[in-house]
Amino acid sequence: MADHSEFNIGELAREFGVTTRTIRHYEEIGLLQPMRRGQARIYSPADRTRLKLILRGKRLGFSLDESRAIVDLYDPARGNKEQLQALLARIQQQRDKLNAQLTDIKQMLSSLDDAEESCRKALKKARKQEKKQTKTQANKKGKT
Amino acid sequence: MADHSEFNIGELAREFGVTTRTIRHYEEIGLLQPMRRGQARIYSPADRTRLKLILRGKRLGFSLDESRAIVDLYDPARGNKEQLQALLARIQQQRDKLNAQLTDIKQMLSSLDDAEESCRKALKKARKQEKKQTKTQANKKGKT
DNA sequence: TTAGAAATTTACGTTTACGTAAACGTAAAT
DNA sequence: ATTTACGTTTACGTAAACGTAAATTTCTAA
Repeated sequence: MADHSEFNIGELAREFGVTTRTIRHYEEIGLLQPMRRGQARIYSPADRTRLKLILRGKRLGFSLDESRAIVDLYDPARGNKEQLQALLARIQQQRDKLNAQLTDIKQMLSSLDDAEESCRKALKKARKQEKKQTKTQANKKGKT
Repeated sequence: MADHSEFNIGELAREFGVTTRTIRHYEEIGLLQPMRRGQARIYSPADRTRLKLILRGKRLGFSLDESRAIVDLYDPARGNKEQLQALLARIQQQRDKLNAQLTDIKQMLSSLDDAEESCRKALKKARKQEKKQTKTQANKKGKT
């Protein structure tokens, strides 16, 4: 059951937090090609890794077609010299894209710092206002 | 025209590499609310910034609804203490998500390094094979 | 002032990435 | 033997994010 030499669809779905429908969908479009035992799909550790890569791509906003291309970078149909050169180029393109995302993320994180700061300032003001209110109310009570 | 105090839809579309349809779509779902001069849409620098933030979110794979939430982080309806606290929490959540993406990207970049290395090795082999071929052909020519 | 470029609205179409329902097979436990 | 908990195929549905076409108006430069 848990020997980790093979997996069934439910195990993978649970592990990665997706539905079985999702995994079957990836098979429909040729992203996964598990073995069969009778009707049932049997996933190898390599299949599991492919799925993991696809889902990582998803988290970064890649389409399934882009993810397919990415997976192919790691597990290419090793061909002739021209194909290897082309592969190198695609690897570099992918790197460029990821580095662009890095830039975007860093900018966003820095903006978040600003947002947090101005938020904290607003909170301090709000607290001050609150104290004033409390004092006023205390006075009122005193007068009562 | 280019005084940068206002923009029309075509200028923004060109600047950010999207179609006017896209920008109008963002208006349809309430992400942008440009002024009107007659029928024509007039975008302020603030509108332009919003658009820039939305598109940055898109590049990172966020849905338009997520992008809306992100933009609201920077430009919130400054409310009471509870709302400010909630805002702080959302800011932190967003930070967490971005940091998770950072991890994914770093892992991908490292995998790309591996892929490139194995690709370069394969290339060297291919070149060696080529040299052998060349020599053989040279021999053949010599024999001819 | 008139052609042409760029703007507008309306509305239906398309792609991606699954969701969902129906109808059924399989295997283990009771 | 039947319930339970998976699995399967088939096929239509759907939400998001625009694309695209048509018909119209509005600027702008010659």
